[in-house]
Amino acid sequence: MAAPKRGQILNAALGLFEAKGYGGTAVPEIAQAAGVAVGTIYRYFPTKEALVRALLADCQTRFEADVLAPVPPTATPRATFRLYWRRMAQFARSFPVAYRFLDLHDHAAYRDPSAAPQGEALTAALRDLVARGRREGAMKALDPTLVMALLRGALAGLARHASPDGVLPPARVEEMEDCLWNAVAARG
Amino acid sequence: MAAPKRGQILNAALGLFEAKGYGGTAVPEIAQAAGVAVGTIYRYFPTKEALVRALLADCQTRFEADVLAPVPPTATPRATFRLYWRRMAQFARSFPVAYRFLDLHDHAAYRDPSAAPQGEALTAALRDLVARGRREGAMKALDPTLVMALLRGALAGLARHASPDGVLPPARVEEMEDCLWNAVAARG
Amino acid sequence: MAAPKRGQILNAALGLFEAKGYGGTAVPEIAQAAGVAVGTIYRYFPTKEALVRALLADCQTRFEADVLAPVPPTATPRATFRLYWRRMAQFARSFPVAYRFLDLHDHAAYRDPSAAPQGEALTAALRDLVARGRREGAMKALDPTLVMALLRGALAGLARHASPDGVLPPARVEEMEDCLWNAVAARG
Amino acid sequence: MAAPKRGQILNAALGLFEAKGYGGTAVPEIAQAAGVAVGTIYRYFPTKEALVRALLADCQTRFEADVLAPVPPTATPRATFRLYWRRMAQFARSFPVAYRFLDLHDHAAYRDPSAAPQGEALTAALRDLVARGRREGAMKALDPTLVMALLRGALAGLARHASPDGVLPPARVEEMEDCLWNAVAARG
DNA sequence: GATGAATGAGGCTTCATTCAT
DNA sequence: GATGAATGAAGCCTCATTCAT
Repeated sequence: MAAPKRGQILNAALGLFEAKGYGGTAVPEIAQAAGVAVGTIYRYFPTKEALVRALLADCQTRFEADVLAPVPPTATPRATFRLYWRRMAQFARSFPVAYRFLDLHDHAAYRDPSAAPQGEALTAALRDLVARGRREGAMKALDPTLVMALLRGALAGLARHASPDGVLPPARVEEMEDCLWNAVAARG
Repeated sequence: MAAPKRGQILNAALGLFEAKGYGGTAVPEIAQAAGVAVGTIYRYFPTKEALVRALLADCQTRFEADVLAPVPPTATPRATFRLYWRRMAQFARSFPVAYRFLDLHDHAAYRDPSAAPQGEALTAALRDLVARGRREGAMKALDPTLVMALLRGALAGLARHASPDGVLPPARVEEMEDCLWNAVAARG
Repeated sequence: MAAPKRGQILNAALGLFEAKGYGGTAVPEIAQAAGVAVGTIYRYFPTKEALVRALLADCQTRFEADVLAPVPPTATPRATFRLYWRRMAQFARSFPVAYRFLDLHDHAAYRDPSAAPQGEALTAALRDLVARGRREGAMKALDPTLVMALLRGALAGLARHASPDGVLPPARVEEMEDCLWNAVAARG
Repeated sequence: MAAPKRGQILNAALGLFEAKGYGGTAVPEIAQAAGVAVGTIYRYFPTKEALVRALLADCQTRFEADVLAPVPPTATPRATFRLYWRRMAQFARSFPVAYRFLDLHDHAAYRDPSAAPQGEALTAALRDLVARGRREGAMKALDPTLVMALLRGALAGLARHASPDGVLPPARVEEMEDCLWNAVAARG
């Protein structure tokens, strides 16, 4: 199995970055939380910045992997839409720290400019969904980036503005899903 | 009129915080950008943190003031909804730096925990809107925080995921408004 | 008068670098010896390396200025040669720390590669001396760099190999001068 | 024969110390250059400092051994003097790295204070040479340490101030030898 | 004997804050 | 009120050394 210390470090860093921000977290703090020596961190990451970047990439990858898991081929656009939304919400509920880290922090500051713009894959999936939904008369003709903005924005908004203690209330998640579908559905 | 240096300092700080983050901006840097001496900053703000907080409060206040400007009493719920959305988008387009700063930092570690949770006033306004919309059969019965989440989330999503160069495209803004109304409207 | 702290810092650094080497001297140590705070050093020198470089340049400049002070126009080549040598030795005796620092560090890895190769001016002066000495039949036709190597080398050798406690014994200095003139004089 | 790794380590260390200085060279770097693991170095040398010291001793020993190889008993003082000088220059040309390491680096910092002062044996040889040269009327009555200073200093001066690319030009070496003999010879 | 991952003291440097002018 | 030189705590990172394999 891969070096376990690397994982410990990433884990500890995630928790601290989410709680106190990148600039507010000292490397020795991470080391202590991870149960390793300071120097050990530098065996795995050349730089504090490289560490956040790796973390960011990790979280994004996992988020996309979760959301874009295979969809039953028989699923209607309506069902597919709901699936995507629920998976996004599920991720946010299962890994609240990782989700908030992804959503809330000022990643621009340490984002690798050469990295692929985040959400590429999700946008592509939405493009397919919209195309098919439209062909079948179920959805409006919307730009996929707008749908993306709507979904991610609504989830983030929920997490920020409608979650006591940062926990997404399942009822709200379902209520929101209903609203969102109406937002993109072809008007009956 | 109030000391002009205070404004210069807040302005310079806003630009730098947005561009480089709070932790990435040094106080002397702010002083230079503001055209004042370092010590002067400490005449107006006891602490760097107090400076961000003041900035944050400023931006929030201005945002809410803009959005919650008087609404014609004759406006229908539909028109009021549109007005709110357009004003939010207008703020984001007029003061992109302030808007991004708000979006990225409103959750941040250095927020005053005792401060009133942001968006209080806007939530109240939405509560009224929903109540009236519902009475008139135009809107669904939704929790106002959910509507808040939807509006702010969608705007942030648009700014993040659908804005080349960070500029909100007016067409997208209108397209989104249409979607959002469908999200909250009573089904015909 | 110029910032006195700069001088204090250079002085303290000179003593420590000479005694313990560049790598063996910590910046806080320099600060303490100079009677200033660590941060103050960085107001005057952007880097520890910039500090050595400034020090090196300072010492070199002073050394050359001392040695190349005006020579009486009536001085014979013999007298001029003696004058140069005595001034070099005088510098080494008056500023032993600076002299040893120069001797040990002029080649060091942290020298500014773009800096003028040291000894430029002294070599030029020796070129003139040799030319005139030769015209007057007093000196051999030698390459000035060789004379330079001989003078500087002999002085350094004296300081290293023939100085109890690092103090140049005046008798040895004079004895050496006699030898050196024989080394370069035209054979009678 | 002795462990070959020891030699590899010393060799690698010599090259790196000469190029980057003692303080500028990391032990893992030496290990890599030597093709051994870090820990291995500590099998042969208890400490980084012990390593330099061993290196220094090695180089000095070899230098003295080369220079003080047997001299034909029939050799005149003139011939002996020339032999010593040529051997010194030969060493500097054959092992430029070792020579520069010996000459240029700030060994005082890590020199074993209890070690015999370097050059003991060479000084003794020069004492004999001077004594005999004087008896035979060929040389002046000079302190042997002065002769030592003159020879080593002149060679170092040549290497530093008259060697393009650090290579001693044979012509200069011979020219210098002539000068040096005049410096110490009894005046005819 | 050899290895190299792990350690943590300590080095260089930054930067929020103070205070004498 | 304004200034900016000075401060020193604290941050990031390096590297000599150890030790389990």
